[in-house]
Amino acid sequence: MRQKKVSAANVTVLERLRTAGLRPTRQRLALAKLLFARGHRHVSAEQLFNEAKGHRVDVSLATVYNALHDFTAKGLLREISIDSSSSYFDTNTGNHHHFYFERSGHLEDIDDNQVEIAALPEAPGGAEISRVDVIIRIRA
Amino acid sequence: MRQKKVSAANVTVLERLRTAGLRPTRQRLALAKLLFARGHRHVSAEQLFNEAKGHRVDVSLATVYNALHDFTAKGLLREISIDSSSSYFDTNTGNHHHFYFERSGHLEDIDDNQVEIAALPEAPGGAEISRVDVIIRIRA
DNA sequence: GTGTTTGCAAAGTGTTTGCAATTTA
DNA sequence: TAAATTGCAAACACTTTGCAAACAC
Repeated sequence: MRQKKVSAANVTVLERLRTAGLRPTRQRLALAKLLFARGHRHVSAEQLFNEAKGHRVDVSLATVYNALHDFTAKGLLREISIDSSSSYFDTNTGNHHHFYFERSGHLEDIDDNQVEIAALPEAPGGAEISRVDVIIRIRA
Repeated sequence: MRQKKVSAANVTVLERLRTAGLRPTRQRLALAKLLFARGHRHVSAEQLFNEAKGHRVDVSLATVYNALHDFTAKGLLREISIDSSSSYFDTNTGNHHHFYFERSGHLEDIDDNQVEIAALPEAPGGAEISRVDVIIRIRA
């Protein structure tokens, strides 16, 4: 039974990596499983590295960085840098915004349809807007 | 004449530091003059350090960091971290937003009244919103 | 086999710290 | 003189890099 679960998760994640054009190596599979197992998450490299260790996944920190960047490059993750001390990677790659809890550094997603922007300035020189990020800072 | 100009700028900046409760030391005065000389700016510590060197202002990098943080703590600057590689300090401390040019890393202010937010979610647990940052990312 | 990915340790950035010497009030 | 500030060099945290060994296809 446990066997079956793990195996099913493996297949899903494996397909996901393949589709993205990433070789499903043992390390990438394990990390992707941790990342995409359930719900949306915001993780730092260090966090994911420790989580992997906790799950007896043998992987080096450099590989975690590689994987996070590879995943990001292929659109499986989105990088966020609100706090300059370290980068966070968001498993939610769709349109959305963030609450940022200043005291704890914690991030929380805000669904796109909860924020309504009525007016925006033109981009200088008619340049293309890549996206609009709204960050609601919470002092507590 | 040149003498007079510099002196006048000195007085203004000096008052500004005193009012903020910061001792107007030679270094802080020089840095504040560079920062607040004209218009609003976004500077990194390294940038300001180099600018100071260019103006024959003898100051250490550590002091630049100290000054930037002290100025920020006293409300003379606002810290921005969009790009995780380094922090920027904004001489515009009023309500406003930013264009972020992804290619160059350049920042540009957007006046508060150019952005109109029609709907915002409630902060979780009714927490206090410290502020709302809107970042328009330009892919070019 | 061939090209990709990994792991390690070393190097790199940007930033902070400890502390003696200097400066300000 | 007392307290704040500076400068230096060392320490830091996070991230990237170079390269040989291991791996996927």
